Amino acid sequence: MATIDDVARRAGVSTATVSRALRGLPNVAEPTREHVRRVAAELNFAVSRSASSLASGRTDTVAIVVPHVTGWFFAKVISGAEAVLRAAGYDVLLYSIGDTESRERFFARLPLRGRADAVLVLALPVTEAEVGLLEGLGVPIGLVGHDVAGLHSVGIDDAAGARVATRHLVNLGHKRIALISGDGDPLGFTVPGMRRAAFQEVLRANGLRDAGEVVGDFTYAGGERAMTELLAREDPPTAVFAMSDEMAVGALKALRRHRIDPGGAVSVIGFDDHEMAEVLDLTTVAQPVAEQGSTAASLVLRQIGGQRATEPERVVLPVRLVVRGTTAPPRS
Amino acid sequence: MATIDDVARRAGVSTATVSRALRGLPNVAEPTREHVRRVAAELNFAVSRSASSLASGRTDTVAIVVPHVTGWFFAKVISGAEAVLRAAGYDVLLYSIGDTESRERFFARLPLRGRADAVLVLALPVTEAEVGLLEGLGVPIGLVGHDVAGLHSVGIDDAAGARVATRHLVNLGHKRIALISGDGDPLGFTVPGMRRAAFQEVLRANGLRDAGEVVGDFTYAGGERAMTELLAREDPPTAVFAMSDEMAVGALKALRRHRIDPGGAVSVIGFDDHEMAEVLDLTTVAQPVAEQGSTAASLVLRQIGGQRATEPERVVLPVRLVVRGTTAPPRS
DNA sequence: CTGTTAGCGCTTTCAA
DNA sequence: TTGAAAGCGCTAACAG
Repeated sequence: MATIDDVARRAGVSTATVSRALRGLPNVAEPTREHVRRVAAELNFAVSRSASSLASGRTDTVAIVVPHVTGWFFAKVISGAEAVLRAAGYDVLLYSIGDTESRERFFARLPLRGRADAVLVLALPVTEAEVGLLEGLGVPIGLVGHDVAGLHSVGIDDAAGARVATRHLVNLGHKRIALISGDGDPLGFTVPGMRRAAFQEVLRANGLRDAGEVVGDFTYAGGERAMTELLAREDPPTAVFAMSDEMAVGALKALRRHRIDPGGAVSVIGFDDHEMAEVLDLTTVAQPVAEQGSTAASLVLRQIGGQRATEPERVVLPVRLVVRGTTAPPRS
Repeated sequence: MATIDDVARRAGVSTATVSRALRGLPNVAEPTREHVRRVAAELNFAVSRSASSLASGRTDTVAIVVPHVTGWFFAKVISGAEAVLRAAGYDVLLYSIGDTESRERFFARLPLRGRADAVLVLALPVTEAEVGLLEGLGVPIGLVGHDVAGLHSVGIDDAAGARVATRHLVNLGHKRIALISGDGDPLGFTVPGMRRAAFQEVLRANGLRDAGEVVGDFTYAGGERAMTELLAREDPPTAVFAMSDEMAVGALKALRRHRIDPGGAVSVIGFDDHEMAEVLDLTTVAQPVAEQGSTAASLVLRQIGGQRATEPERVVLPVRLVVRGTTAPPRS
């Protein structure tokens, strides 16, 4: 593999000039630059990233830390972030630290130390200690889906989303409304708690009490189990708010199995606006997902460029109610 | 940030000893090693990866190249590969080059040159020219979901999968069988072609002709559209083979909308064994997805360690028919 | 078992 | 506009 010295020698200039010419820096005569470019191409030269970053202190890489790569939400967010980073010339280093063990190892060793110019933490609520470790990296940090005082973040108003979902059911006239919630918080997700509180708040404000809450683990199967359980109760709900579309789809499946028409005897509303929601005619609260990733990426990119730390921005993206066929007034 | 020299000075040893001690190399007295470790911890020292890889020529990083991060299949494969790589101490660099433009830029600049000790190319059929470029990187290459002479690869027997699916329908007594296929090959995917050929082969072997083929783009919505179109034909099929579960689910939705009972008037079989397949009681051909990623990762890892290039392995993982409720004999 | 010493390939002053 | 030269922080012989 050709080095910068090979190019310099062959082009009859100094390595400094090659470096400048190839990086598009000013103060290089255009003919010189052209010549260097040509020679570099001939030699099939590409800078050694490690040498370059050792010398410059830059890595041209951004780390993305996620709980999982699978899962509709995470994949979408990563995808949104990656597009922006790639376009800005950054490479993406991926760390998925879903289980406790890998999470601990990650924070203990911080493998990305010195490997990234910025870090994006997706949907992973970090403890105060972890924030400290991340800040010790000395690079800009961007959060998606949760926020921490002093750090840049992007997210949605989960409470507002849950409120609009619940109000929609209340406004249709439902009195017995149940919740299919997220899991028992193994990773410390804050989302389920926020949505639950907002759900309860709206019910209370309308003089209602929930008709049950069942955990659905944010999966299809969990949603189906949860709905099945709710249907077997003494006084089954006439409407259900599922904290994610995936669980809502599972719930629809359970209804169908019980020969209950969604939007007929039982209304269902989800959260996300998953591609499947449209296909299944599921009423839901839409959130911009890829955009949360791209916005966060832009945020940290701006930080990298910035001379001094700007004060943390907290971007809240809008959610909106998408009414489809699975919600309707209760049967009288 | 402390450097290795700071640690060496403070510990009263040479930098070489620090390097050896911290990397767990032999020939370091245990007390010395302990002492160095302690001092390094005190100083919060972490090796500079760029310095380290500049000096050693290793990067401890593997690049994963995919068309998209979203999409059930890709996310799962990435996840499987990542787990293995992480466990082996490698970081993961992610390149998604789904659209033609980013694909061209990727191969033109090969940003991973010198940044990775191996490359995993997932479900992205590479042209001969592209293979040449990748090989020019001089690192082991692993392919998933397609293969190229001379390269290591992991995949399933797509033809066998499609045959078993089609035979299942034929064996149930169906005569009018349609295909919901993948998209028009924008990225050069070879999978749709292989599955289609196998489908036709089985029909032919049984003296049948297909009852139509409609493109479903590997999406829910596409599957629904495709099924809807098939139902509007002169002589609609009594059974449908969808090349992916996602399309099959869309097809089920279309049937439901037409008040047709899946597994009753029309049978549907998918491909993948997506989580949703179980929930929706969808008959399908199961393929190990995460395992394709992890196997490929192991393959290249072995190559990295290996002194000389072993001859290319081509691992074919098994598929199996999972019969559920959406397939049954045709109504007489 | 430990230390010395060349580099690894680039970027970046500082001079010219 | 270009060149010379000093590192960036580490690893890997080689010596001892």
